[in-house]
Amino acid sequence: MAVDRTAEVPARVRPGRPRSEQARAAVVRATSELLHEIGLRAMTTEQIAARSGVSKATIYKWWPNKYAVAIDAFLSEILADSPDPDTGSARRDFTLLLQGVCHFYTGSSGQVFAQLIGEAQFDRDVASELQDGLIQARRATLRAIWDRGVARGELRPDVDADIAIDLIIGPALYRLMIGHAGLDDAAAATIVDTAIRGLSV
Amino acid sequence: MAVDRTAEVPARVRPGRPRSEQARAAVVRATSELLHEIGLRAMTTEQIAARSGVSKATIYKWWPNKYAVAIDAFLSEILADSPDPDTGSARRDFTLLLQGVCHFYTGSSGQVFAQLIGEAQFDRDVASELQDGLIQARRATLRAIWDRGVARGELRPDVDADIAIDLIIGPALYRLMIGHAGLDDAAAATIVDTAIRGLSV
Amino acid sequence: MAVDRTAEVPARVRPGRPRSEQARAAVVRATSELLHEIGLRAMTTEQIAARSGVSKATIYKWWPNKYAVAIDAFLSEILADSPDPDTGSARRDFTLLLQGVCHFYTGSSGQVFAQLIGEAQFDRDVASELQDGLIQARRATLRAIWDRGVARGELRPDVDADIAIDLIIGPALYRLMIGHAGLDDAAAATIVDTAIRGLSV
Amino acid sequence: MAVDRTAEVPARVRPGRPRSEQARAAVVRATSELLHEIGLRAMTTEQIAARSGVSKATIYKWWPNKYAVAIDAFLSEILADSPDPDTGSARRDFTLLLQGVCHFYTGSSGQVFAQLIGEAQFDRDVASELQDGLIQARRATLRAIWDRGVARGELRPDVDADIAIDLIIGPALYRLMIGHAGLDDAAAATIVDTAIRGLSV
DNA sequence: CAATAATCGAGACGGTACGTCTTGTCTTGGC
DNA sequence: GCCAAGACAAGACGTACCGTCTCGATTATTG
Repeated sequence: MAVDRTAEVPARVRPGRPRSEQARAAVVRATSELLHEIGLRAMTTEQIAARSGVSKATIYKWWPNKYAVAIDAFLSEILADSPDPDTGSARRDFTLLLQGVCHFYTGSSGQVFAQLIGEAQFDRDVASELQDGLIQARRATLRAIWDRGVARGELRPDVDADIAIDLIIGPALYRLMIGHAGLDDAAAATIVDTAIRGLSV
Repeated sequence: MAVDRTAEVPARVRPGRPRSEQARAAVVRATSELLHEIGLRAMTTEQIAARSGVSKATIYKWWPNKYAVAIDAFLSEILADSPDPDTGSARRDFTLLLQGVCHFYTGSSGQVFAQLIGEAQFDRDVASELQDGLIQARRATLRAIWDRGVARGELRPDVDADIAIDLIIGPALYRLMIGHAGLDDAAAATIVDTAIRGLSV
Repeated sequence: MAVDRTAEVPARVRPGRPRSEQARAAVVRATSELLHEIGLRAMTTEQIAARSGVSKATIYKWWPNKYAVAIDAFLSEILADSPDPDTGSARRDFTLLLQGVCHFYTGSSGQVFAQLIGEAQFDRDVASELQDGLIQARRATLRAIWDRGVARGELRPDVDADIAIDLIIGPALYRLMIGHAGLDDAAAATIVDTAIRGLSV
Repeated sequence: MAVDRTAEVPARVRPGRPRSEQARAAVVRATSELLHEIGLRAMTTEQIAARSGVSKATIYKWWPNKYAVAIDAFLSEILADSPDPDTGSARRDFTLLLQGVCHFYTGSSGQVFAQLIGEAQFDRDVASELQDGLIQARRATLRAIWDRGVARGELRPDVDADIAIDLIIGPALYRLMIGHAGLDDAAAATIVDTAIRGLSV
């Protein structure tokens, strides 16, 4: 999210004082803490500045607003998210992955994620950053599981992959956003089982 | 949503000037317009007051904040939402219902709905109002379709109804909130088909 | 300086909550104190708000910036400034008036006045407010003394009144702004004596 | 105004890269332009740096702040200011000098001068720099005219020289700072005439 | 000719005030 | 008692400028 002015010519040394990595890290760390403690909306830029020891001007220099900082902070703390299990069984892969997602959803970061998705409804930038930074990666993993399952003959080759992925992930996100039902391991397993087996007799 | 102070003693005539129904209606109408024109977040209480000709004090007297007004306005404009088709086929019922939901999602009100769900991530009251005013009604309709299908032997009796409903609705809401794929009639039909038939060969 | 929306129709009662006189007075009082304690430049709007208990928004509603507040506060504390002595002698009148002005200049308010004149060099509004609120009144008093002196035959009728007034007041303001020499009673008397008698033998 | 670290040991050659005279001149020139174009207050250090091509760090190395630079720039452009006319008549000398001062006041540099005097009300350093760099020189010239006039018997030896000078210069500065009346040649002549002849009949 | 020392341009940074905006409460007089 | 008008306190927002700092590059004297 932060502007990366060195991206174009990474090898060339740019003139002037370089950006302080320490300041960047302090901002991200402070933001992470605040997100978990008081949430996205209650968190203010001033609080980030105060807790990180980085001035507001510097924060606004590198991020357009607190939501951009929040996304950076959020993404940096879920780097090792949803690894591809690849057990040899699509059903088991889907189950393990969705259980991981549900753990994430029900944990402290899940609240933050839900709030970011919520904020994305009002802010196109937040939406696209979330897309690029998290959604696509997760869908790619699911896509890999799907393709392997099709190749192994476990899954229907005539089903659109996007529909299949939505059938796995959709119910979980629905429960996260609406909160009408739980998201434990059993629920995750049941969702996968039912999606794979189908609703009809 | 609005506080109803006359509800307790409906027969008894209360002293003083009664609440102006005209004012209530004007507020709701103005809010509806604003929701579609500029969205939930950009809309301010002051704008509602200005457009409706109702003072801010009166608005705050009957609603706790602009989100409560928004929910009232939103619910009042989608009264005849998602009627139970009851065609005799669960698959056809699900398809028709989901297509209706998708029409709603992709229309102007869909944006408002997504924003309300978004706001619900930050405000417990918004969440519960949405639950009571819309989510439960829609789930009840789906539940009726499900129960009839099970009774007719079309659907698996061993599947939890909540899971089944989430499998139908979840993918649609997922697409609404994330926006990575479309929500046309064909997509709705495919979602229902795939959920009913299952992903495995 | 403050916007006076009732000025047009003072008798007519305007709708809505009337402006709080208490808030206005608290702002003016707090500003007066701050002007004397830390000066015009160091004083911040936030400090005025904090000390007066009036919110920043309210201050900005009635005054365009802190300089406008400062002028209001300054003028309100020097209302009974420079009364016309009218002793029957122009020389004595001028001396008494200029001594009063010098007392004012050398006192705590004199610093504030000098700073306002200083600020007027950067802000046309401050300049015109000072003109209207103070300079003109003082010049009018001097003009009255001058006219009486001319009528009594004490002063030269062929001298332009503005030049005469500038010859009395100019040296005092010069000393206030540049600070190269004192402004005690003796200095005031000497300035008047010399201006009246002239420099030539 | 600029810090001169070589002044102590002018003969001794100091090691290291010497100060760039080119940079100094560019800063002064850029500052002069900015003073006339946008004024003392609106001018920022950043603008001086950008226009001169000299870095902010270098500017702050040699001057404590933008006001010090402004005084340097201002003084450097009015070097040949107010030469002593010495015509043999004090009245004529005073008139010529004051007309020169009024030309200066009404010109573009006069605005800058007024702003510097204005700023001096808030900043003791600006005040003393102006004193030393301009005020004293001008008063010295006036003092010379005065002393010659007294020696020639044209002027009253019993009048304090400072009072006399203030009587000549004060009205002009008063008009510059307050702006209530013009400062053309006729006004300058009238001020001198009236001061010399006196106000009384 | 290398080592040393001071300068310079570029630009990031902490601090701080600014003036704006929105929220929800309150205070009038009119109905 | 309800209502329109609108003043008010609280406090977050994003911008601007100040003066300091940290880089690498440059330019002089000294050994």
